[in-house]
Amino acid sequence: MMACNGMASSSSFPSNFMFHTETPYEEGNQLTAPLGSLLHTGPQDLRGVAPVMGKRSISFPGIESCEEMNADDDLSDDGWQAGEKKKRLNIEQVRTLERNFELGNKLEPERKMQLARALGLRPRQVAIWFQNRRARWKTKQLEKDYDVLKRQFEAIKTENEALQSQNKKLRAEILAFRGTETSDMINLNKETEGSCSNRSENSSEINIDISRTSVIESSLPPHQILPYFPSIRPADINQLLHNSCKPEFQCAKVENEAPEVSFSNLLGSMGDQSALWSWPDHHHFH
DNA sequence: ACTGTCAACACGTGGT
DNA sequence: ACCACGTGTTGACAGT
Repeated sequence: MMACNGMASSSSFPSNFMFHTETPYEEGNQLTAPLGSLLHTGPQDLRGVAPVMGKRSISFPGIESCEEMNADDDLSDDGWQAGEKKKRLNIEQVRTLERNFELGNKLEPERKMQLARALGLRPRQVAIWFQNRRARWKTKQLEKDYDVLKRQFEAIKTENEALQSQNKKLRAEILAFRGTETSDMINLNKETEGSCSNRSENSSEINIDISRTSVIESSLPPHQILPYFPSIRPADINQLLHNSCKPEFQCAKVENEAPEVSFSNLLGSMGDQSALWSWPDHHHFH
């Protein structure tokens, strides 16, 4: 069979051969041109001759372009045969393939054969093009996903910094509050000993919890806390305050967390990344 | 000369 | 075993 682009070619090829495609948009395609003109098309297609690849090279001087005797004639998937040069697909072939790729990135055998016939390519060439195209798409997708994740990371980082700053302020308030109301705190501790201290062996921890509660109640109404905890409802805040003296309740120690959310952690939290790039069946993507 | 892109390949893998 | 696919690589080619 005669493959396009100098793939397999015959030494006894009719020079006045005309290739006809089957798809309507092949109108004006170089493929419809006589062989003579095929040999002198633009740089997009049928470019110059280059050394044949590897062991399969057998030179056939004079025939280096796309030649299609009969689409049904020979569309074997054999590798390069005679006088074949590695050539780029012409612009119309690529356009057609692109359109088909948009319809579906998976190439069913029937479609492969149709495309091969229509474009004067070997089915293997069509398959390889789709394979490479999927790889290119995935690379682009990876770049896009990376950008998205990077932006998310920056946003979370900024949020984290704001939280730390807020936390610092709160701690300062706690210290100030303790300084002015030490005696009140002592009394308060005595009053609350019965309810809380018997549940914990660490009385100082309870102290902190109580004072935190006080500060939150006195200086940060729930609607001011909420922006930093968008998923927390006012009712949740009340619940938190109510539970804060329980020993099992641990206040979030934001200041002890890693100062920056690791990007790899962010990635890890997204679970199996491969699922993101897998092809949905009969997909249509963009 | 160097570099980027692309067609084609080799190889490993999973599904049947 | 066969096939299709993903991945990495190679060589040709074009643009700079």
